[in-house]
Formats: sequence, C-alpha cells, structure tokens
Amino acid sequence: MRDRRLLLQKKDKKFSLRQVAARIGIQPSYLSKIERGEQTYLSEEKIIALADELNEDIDVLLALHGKISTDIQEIIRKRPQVFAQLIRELKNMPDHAVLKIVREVRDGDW
Amino acid sequence: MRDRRLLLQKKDKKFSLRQVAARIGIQPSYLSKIERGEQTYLSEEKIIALADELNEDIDVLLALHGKISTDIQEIIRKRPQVFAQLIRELKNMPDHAVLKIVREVRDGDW
DNA sequence: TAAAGTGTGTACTATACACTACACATTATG
DNA sequence: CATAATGTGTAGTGTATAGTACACACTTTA
Repeated sequence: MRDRRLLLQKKDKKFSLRQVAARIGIQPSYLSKIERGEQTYLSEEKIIALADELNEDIDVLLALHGKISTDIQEIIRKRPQVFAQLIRELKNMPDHAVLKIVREVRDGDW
Repeated sequence: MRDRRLLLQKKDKKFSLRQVAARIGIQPSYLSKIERGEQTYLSEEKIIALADELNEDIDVLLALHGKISTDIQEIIRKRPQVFAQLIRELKNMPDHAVLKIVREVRDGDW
C-alpha cells in the first residue's frame, strides 16, 4: 500500500500520507502504522475509502486486512449450506475454471 | 436451538442445559442466554462443539450467530477477486442451480 | 529563513466480543 | 422430605478491535 501511494504521490502532492489520511478520515500516525504493517486494525468503511483513494480493488484490500466484504458475508449467511459446499468444492480449482463458471452464469446458460 | 435440545432431552437426560454447557465448555447461565436469544456471542470453537452435540449443521449454526467458518473465509481471502465475483454472481440464483454447479465440479466436468 | 508540510513515536481511549463466578428459585428424585 | 439437578439473573473480567491526541524531527516552499 505504501508503494502504491508513493507512486501516486510523485504525480500529485495530494497523495501525501497526511492528506490521504485526512480524506479517509483517520489520523496520519495511524495510517503510517498501517502502511508499515504494524499490527493495527482498519474498519471496512475506512478500507473501502482507502481503496477508492488508491484505485485499488476493494475485495483485495479487505483481504489484505483479513476481512471479507459484508455484502459477500450476507450472501453466504443466508444460504450457508449451499455456499459452504460450493466454496469448499472450488478451493483447489484454478482461477480460470472458477471464472469460467462466473462467465457461464452471467451469460445465463443456466 | 432451545427446541432442538429439548427434543433430545426427552429421550436422554444428558441433554439438560447444564450438561450440554459442561460438555461444550461454557457456563450454564451463558448457554441459557444464548438459547433465549439474548445478545451474546459464542466463539467458532464453541459453536462447532454445540453443533456436534445437537447434530446440527455447523455452517448453519455459525450463520445463525452471524459467522462464517474460518476455512471458508481463508479460501475467499486467498483469491478475493475470483470468489467475490463468483459469489455476487450467484446471489440470486436458486439453490438447485448452485448445487448443480457443485455436482458438476465434483464430477470433474471441468 | 520562517512557515508550512512531511512521516513517525508514544500514550491513551472506547466499544465489541467472549466469556466466568456465583447466587437464586424451582422442580425432580431417592 | 432432604438433596440433587434444573434453568436463570446479575455483576464482573480479559482480550480484540478501531481508533484519537499530540509531540517530535526533518524537509520543502515562499
């Protein structure tokens, strides 16, 4: 994350640690710790704001903080058996196989 | 959950609240609150032990407590983009459609 | 060269989560 | 009918989570 921000900072001074921290609504000292990988916690709300700032994928950034988007969690919790089965079954499938399923579902071949 | 236990208790006195609580390793007063739906929290470990006691599905019981099995969480966190896409795509698919995918993956049609 | 801006260290804080300990009244059992 | 077992109420506890507040030293900028 640090590297990502520093890259943007080169082009635009609006991406200093302090200014980014201000925009996502936390103290600069706290963002500093997070960027250096100290054991700190960031709420889903702030992670999403940070991802938007840095043009990062929200789900990836959440994952880096050990989290899963609440909308995904709710989908699973509403039908725990079905989704638990599915996910465990796909655990060792390569990305392209899983994405093939995504495409087929999207294309309505079901 | 209460009903489930009371059913088992009729056949076997080993399913009193106190004895079940003792076996899963919590205080009876705490299990009492949980069964009556007071806002209490139960760790994944205890939820699994309780599910085993009552022959309930672990993923269902976890879901009732607002949780998702950590093994599922880890699968998602390792490939957040792929699984996030998949799950959101399947959000409104009926159970039988999702389960069809599960079967096809299991049968190795991929 | 003074002021503004930068990243970081330390200490503290509040709420959520996951329980325990123990007393109490009621019901069942020998 | 004594006692063993049952479910529940209240109060307290420790750790995890999600931060704030402010001071400090260094670097740019006007």
